[in-house]
Amino acid sequence: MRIAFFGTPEFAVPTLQALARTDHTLAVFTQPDRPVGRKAILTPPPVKAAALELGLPVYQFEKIRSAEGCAAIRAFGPDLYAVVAFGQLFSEENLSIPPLGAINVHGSLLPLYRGASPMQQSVIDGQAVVGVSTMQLVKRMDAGDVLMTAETPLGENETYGELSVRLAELGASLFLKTLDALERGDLTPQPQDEAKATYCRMLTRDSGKIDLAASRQVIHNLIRGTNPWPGAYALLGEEKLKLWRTVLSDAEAPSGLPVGGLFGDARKGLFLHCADGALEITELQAPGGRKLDGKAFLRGKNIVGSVLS
RNA sequence: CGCGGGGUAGAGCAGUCGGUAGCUCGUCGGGCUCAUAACCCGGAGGCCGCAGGUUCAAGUCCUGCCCCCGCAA
Repeated sequence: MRIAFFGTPEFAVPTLQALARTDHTLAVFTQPDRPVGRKAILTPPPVKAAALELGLPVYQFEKIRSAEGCAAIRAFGPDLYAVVAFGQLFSEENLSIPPLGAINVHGSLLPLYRGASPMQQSVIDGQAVVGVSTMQLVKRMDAGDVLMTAETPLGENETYGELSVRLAELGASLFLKTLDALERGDLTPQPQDEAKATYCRMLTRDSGKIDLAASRQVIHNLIRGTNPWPGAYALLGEEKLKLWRTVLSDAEAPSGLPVGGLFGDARKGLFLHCADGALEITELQAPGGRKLDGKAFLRGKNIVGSVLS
């Protein structure tokens, strides 16, 4: 069958690669190259890079809803859409083109975490079990009937970045299974339970601001849920101190140290005194500096005794 | 040419007004100890990012280049 693949970031790549190993005919639609990084170098999205490597035709549109976008899709004549983290909304016209409809891979167990940051929010909320879903793409964001789901436990210290890699792979295999079932006519779409739906917005830089009065588990979850972007931080005086990785610790803070205070040493490590215990800070970063583990950080800059805010 | 910080022992940092480099950890050797990641003594380890320039003298001042990072996108 002819499948039009829509996707943009790293998360979408495994599904594209998995599809490329099947005997379906593919065309890849992705976002235009964007300026990236400090020097704003024009960079192709990961899906484009992967597609070119696979020798697949690539189409880039600022708006897939445009007349040109629709025309390009029609020219390819897809039977089905495969949509993974595309980053653009489809129009009714877009969705009316493929006779078999559009299947979307989403990084959560729907109807939970509809929206832009399902994996980040799942980690920030400290979910024990996370997963991916395939669903029929409809106009309303992430509200289509669910086709299949796959679950996986979330590691205690797993970051959003790490989870994203795992769920991308899980999503790829789930998509193939879903496609398989579709071809066998063995797919039973399940309407979502609207009452149970939850939503998440795209994270911003401010999403990483740590509330030091919160419990250590909440702080820990925020830190790993915002790693690698946008990163969680607290203020050390005037400076933003980014905390990249923490581990729940039994270490006891010296008496008299207020909540938010730092303790430890270059041998034992760096610890944050929280309202209900301690977190070992295993990776952090000062402005202008690179990411360092807690011990290395203390060798150069002794911030023990300081209090974050 | 968006703004800014930085490249100095294996690691992380300091180095004031130019006068041939210092700290913490690690490492090696020795000591103490029932013992130790603790403590004491001693040692090794630096082309101070690269290339030029100014100077009696440059890690330190000037110019160019390379690389890393924060903010903003």
